[in-house]
Parts: sequence; structure tokens; C-alpha cells
Amino acid sequence: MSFSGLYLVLKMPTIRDVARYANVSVGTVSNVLNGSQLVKDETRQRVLEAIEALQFHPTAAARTLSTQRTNLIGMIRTELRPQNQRIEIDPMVLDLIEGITADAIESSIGLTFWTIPVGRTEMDLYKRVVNSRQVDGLILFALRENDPRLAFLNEQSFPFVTFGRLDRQESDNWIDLDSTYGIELATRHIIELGHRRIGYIAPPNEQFLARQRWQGFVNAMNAANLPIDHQLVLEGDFSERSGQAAANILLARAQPPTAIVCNNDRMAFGVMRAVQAHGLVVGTDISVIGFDDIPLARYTHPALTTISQPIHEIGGALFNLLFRYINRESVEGLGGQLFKPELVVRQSTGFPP
Amino acid sequence: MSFSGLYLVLKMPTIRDVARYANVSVGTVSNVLNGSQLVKDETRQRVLEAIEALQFHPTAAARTLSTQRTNLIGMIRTELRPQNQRIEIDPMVLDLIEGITADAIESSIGLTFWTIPVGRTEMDLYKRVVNSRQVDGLILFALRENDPRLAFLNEQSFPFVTFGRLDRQESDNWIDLDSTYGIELATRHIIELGHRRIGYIAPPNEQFLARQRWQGFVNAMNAANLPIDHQLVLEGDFSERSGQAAANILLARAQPPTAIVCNNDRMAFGVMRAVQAHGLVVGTDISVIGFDDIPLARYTHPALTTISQPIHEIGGALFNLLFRYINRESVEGLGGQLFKPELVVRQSTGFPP
DNA sequence: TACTGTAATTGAACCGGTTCAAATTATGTC
DNA sequence: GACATAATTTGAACCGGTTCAATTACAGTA
Repeated sequence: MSFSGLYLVLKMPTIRDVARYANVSVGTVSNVLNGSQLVKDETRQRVLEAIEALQFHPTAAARTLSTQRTNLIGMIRTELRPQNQRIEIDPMVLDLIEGITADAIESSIGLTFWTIPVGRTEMDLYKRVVNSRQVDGLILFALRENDPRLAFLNEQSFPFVTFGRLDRQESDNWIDLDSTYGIELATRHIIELGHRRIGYIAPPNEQFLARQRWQGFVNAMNAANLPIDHQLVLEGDFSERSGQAAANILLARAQPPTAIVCNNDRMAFGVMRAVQAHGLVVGTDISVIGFDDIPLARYTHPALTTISQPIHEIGGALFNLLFRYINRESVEGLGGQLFKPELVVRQSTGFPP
Repeated sequence: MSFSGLYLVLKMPTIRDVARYANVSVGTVSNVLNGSQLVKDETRQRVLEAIEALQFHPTAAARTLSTQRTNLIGMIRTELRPQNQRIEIDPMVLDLIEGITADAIESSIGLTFWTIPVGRTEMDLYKRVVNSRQVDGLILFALRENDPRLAFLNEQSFPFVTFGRLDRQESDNWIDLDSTYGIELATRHIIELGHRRIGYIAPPNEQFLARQRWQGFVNAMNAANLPIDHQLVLEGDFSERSGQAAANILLARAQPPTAIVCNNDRMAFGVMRAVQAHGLVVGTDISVIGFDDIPLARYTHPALTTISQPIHEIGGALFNLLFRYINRESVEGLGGQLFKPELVVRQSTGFPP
């Protein structure tokens, strides 16, 4: 006879059940569970048999309560751009998650992910997660100037690391790509091809990395003694749409650029689309260069010249750094790592017409 | 005076501290925290002031221990294809995560994510997560035939839902895209354009959805009275690389196909690349159609004709269904939802030459 | 046999919430 | 004022682990 909906909740065995079964104390069972050397081999054997017989598994919550460790790290994403109907995440974020979790699993640590819906304030969630100790540490990205998250986390002395750094970040809890150098590489490549009128589509201004990137552009232009035409500089928001819009503006200028440096690949795709819509050929009439080298950069037509960043390694480095902070271990040599990006030349860049 | 390395651990206030401060019992504080109506307004006020004064925040772990709820749901990804140097995740997974977390946050629930490295067995992790009750429920995807995960979770009667269904799945704990219909749409589109020799690049055979997709292809071919040439059918692994390899084989056939139906966009990109490498024009010499409509499908050249699935909605539906199971609520009308995909015609398909 | 030092084991206290039967207080009725 | 009933409040028990001072067992030595 069976009732659909009938639900039999079997009481899970606890560490005390195991202790009783093996005829030892709970302390001894706990020692066995945690691999302590204090237990005599024979006793350990008996305990292990009891665990097996009862199908006992220690509960994470109980462990967390007494050790004050959740074995989770957290990442919070804020949905931006409310004007878009559909919010597309940058594929890079996924690679980052991948890089982080691939290393985290080695320490049996999971990554908990929250998304803050458009229009909600992110700080509420940060506060809840931190104050209620839902994770052992946090990974932040897309830093802004005077970022309230940094202020809060520092004040709480809660373990966290950032992908990206600020100008005067006191501590070493960051990993970053050398963005300045990356844009410099991109711009130099364009200049070496012979371009003089160079467009620049910037990251959102509020993001701190906008400055670092701009510095790279300035460096390359100055090194070549080229003047910067502010008519050719526009701010994007990392979306294809904004790249496309920016390109349309640039192409309408009296003297349009012969090359456009884009601060990520998705904006570069938008630019390519706009250029093609104008009947121009990317790589011949106008050169386009991106940033990130997302997987699909090589599958567009023409394939996109871009700056690749070792995002998987960066994810791993972020985790390892955070893990040290969580364990209050020395961060020597791990903190403040700057990864070098590389130029990947494909077909979207060429000599000026 | 300050010692670097000195670390002052302030003892966090507990619910008992609050009770003492407000001169009430812990039970009353707990009632206030949980919005119980039993508390007199005046008392509630006093408790709230105490909470504010002491900056008290209930600890998640303690709550979890006594309520047996983690407020987390889990998702585990298995890295496949060890032959690849770099493992690329399907952008779809990211959209899925996004869809899930966007709804989950409304119930203050987070998504915990683990990645199983190449070469490790996934069942160990599933067992650990389930047995130690690290999450309240799991979301599975990429189901296989005789999937050991299903067997295990059912045996444990642990709450879970799947993206995708099996033939004879007893319960309603799944959400799926009507894959059969999707491939049927794609194939019919190709047939209506006049193609007769149609290539088919299938999903990995071990994945259960391979069957459903194949059925769609067969349906469309049969409806048009077209014979299926098994020479033109190849298995892929969802990567660009495999699409490219498959296309190279198809193009080398004595009678190559005039159109290729691909089971995801990334394989379609690989196909397009191979076609172009052969000096052929996609959409004119050979038509290519994908599946998923990932964001970049519209930015390739030519833009990819594909089947779009409402992945964001599917993510939300998965969460809501799982949430019902976790709460032991009725699943009426939510379980076993089949979402309809849509054909998105772009430039990669056209009349046969 | 007594004594000492080390190895192994014990179990109460603790982590910080929730729960609920029992006790207390407030309100209403006659 | 006595009594019944309803509204609040109480606090011990519980969730299931870890920790560590105290105790016991065992081996080696004189």
C-alpha cells in the first residue's frame, strides 16, 4: 500500500549514534572524522565500521556552527543596464566562475552565487551575506571608485579579494590584469599598422578600470607623438548594443577614424556590425580591435584581433588568494599579482586604406 | 599603537545578548526575528531597539542547524572533453545560472556551484553535497541515459529538478525545452528552402536529449518524404572544434550536403568556419542552422539562423519548481513544463545553389 | 610493586539559533 | 472580586557537530 504524498522522514544517524554503536565517546568519533592521529588503529577501525554500518554522514551545518567555517565563498553579480530588455552576461564572468571553482573544489569549497535584480540595492545583500556569515569570504569584481562594498568589507574585516585594483589600495587583496599594458598593446598594434585617426570606445566611466585603460591608450598615443582627438572617444557599457551605437556616431563624424580600439570583445562585435551595415569592410576599410579574447572572437567574420587575458588563471589566483586570507595564512607572493595580457592578431585589423 | 598581523576578534552578539539587553526571553527575540504575530507591539519595539543597539545579526549556520534549511540550492558542472587544452563553457549555462538566481534571490536563496575537474568522478561530490545537506535541493542538467545521479537522488528522496526529461521519468520534477519540435522547426525551415541533401550534427550520444533531437529530424524528413542519408549524420560534442571537424568530413563526401543542421550554435560556428575555409559562402553555397540562439549568434558573419530557447524563463521555472519540492508544496501546473522554441531566421540559411 | 611518562579516551560545554509546552499576564463577564 | 478566556512570555530542550581539560590505560623503568 502506498500513499502518494506520504513522506517517511527517516531520522539521520548522528555522531552520538555512531559513538554508541562503536562503544566509544563522541570525541573519539569526531577525532576519527577529522583524521586525528590520537586514535588507536583498532579503535579507528571500529568507528569506521560503525559509520559504514549506520551510513553516517556529518552534517555541514553542525560543523559550520562549531568551526565557524562554511566552506563556501561568495560572488555577487549586480544586473546593470535596466534599459535593456534582456540582460546578457559577459561570457568572461563564466570563465571566471570556472577558474575559481576549478581550484576551489580541491579544497572542497563551493562558490555561492547571487544575482541582484535591476533596481535593487546591492548593499543590502552584501550586508546580509556578510553579517549572517553565509560564506567565508567574497570575491568582488567590476570595482568602482569609492566603492561602498570595499568600505563595508574593510570595516567588517571580512575576508575578500578583488578582481581589479584601485589606485591606492592599501592591502594586497587583489589580482588584476595589467589593463594599461593591454590597451597599450592594442593601440600600439594599430599605430604600427599605420593608423593615425584612432577611435576609442571606453568602459563605463564609473568603473575604476576605465582610468587604467585610458592611461594605456594615452601612453601609446604619446609614445607615437599622436594627438588624441576627443571627438573619437566615446563611453560604452560593455554591451554589443553600445558598441554598435558608438560606431554609428564615430562613422558619422566629418573625419571618421580608420581604426577603433574597443574595451571588450562584445563592443567590438557591435562595432563590426555597424561598420558592415555601412557597407564597409572590417580589416580593410576600418580596423577593429577588442579586449578579452572570448571564445567566439575567433569565429566572427572577420575573426577579431584582440587582447587575451588568462582569465582561467586569474580565477584560480583569486581563489587561492582568498583562501589564504580566510585561513589567516601569509599572502606573500600571492597578493597583488598582475597578469600580463597578450595581443592576438586576427583579421579584423589591417593597414589603413 | 598597531601591530600588523594583530587581529582583534570581536565576539559577535548572540540572541541571548539581545534578550538580556531588551529584558525578554530568547524565545521572544526569536519570535520578533521571524515576524511572529504573537509579540506585543511594545515588546517588539524594545527588542528591535536592542537588535539595533547591539548590531545583532542572526547567524545562518545556527538557523540552518535548527531549521534544517540552508537556503541554498546547488548545481554541479562536470568538465567534459579532456582532450581539449582549454575547457570552454557553453554560454547557455551562464544564462541558465542567471535565470535561476534572478528568481532565487526573491526568496533569499543563493545558488552554490561546484565544478568537477576532468578525470574526477562526479558521484563523490554529489554524495557529499547531498549527505551532508549542504544545499536544500539540486538542479541537474545534461541528463544521460541511466543517469546514476537520478538513481542516487531518488533513492535519497532528495529534492531536485532536471533541465531536460527522460522517456519514462515517473515524476514531474523536470522542465524542458521541446527539443524534438525545435529540431523539427530547423529541419523544416531547411526543407522549405528547397534543400534535399541535409547534414545533421548530433549532440553527444550519451546525452539523453540526443534521441529527442533525432526524433525531430526524422519527423521533418519523413513529413517531406525525404530519405535520411546516414553518411551525412555525425556526432558532435557541442564544441566549435567538433563542429568544424564534422563539417570537414561532410564537405569531403562524394555528394556533400547543401545544408547542415547543427545541434547548438557553437558547433554551427565551427561549421561556418570550415565552410568558409573551403572557399564556400555560408547561406549561399551551404546553409547552416544552429540551436540555442546564444547572444553572439547575431554577430557572426553571416548572422546565424537558429532555434531560440527562452533560457532565462527556463531557469526561473527550474528554480520555482525546485522551491516547491523543497517546501513540499503542490507542484500542480509547474512540473513537467515544456517550453516551445522558436525559429530565428538570419542570413546563414538560403536557397540551395 | 610502585612510579612515571605517554598514549588514548572521555564527556560536558559550546557554537547560536528555533520550538513549544507551561507559566504568567491581561481582558472580559457576571 | 472571582473566574474564564485570550494574549504574551518564558526557558529548557533540541539541532549535530567540535573542543579540550580531565581521566584512564598502558608501557617502561627502578
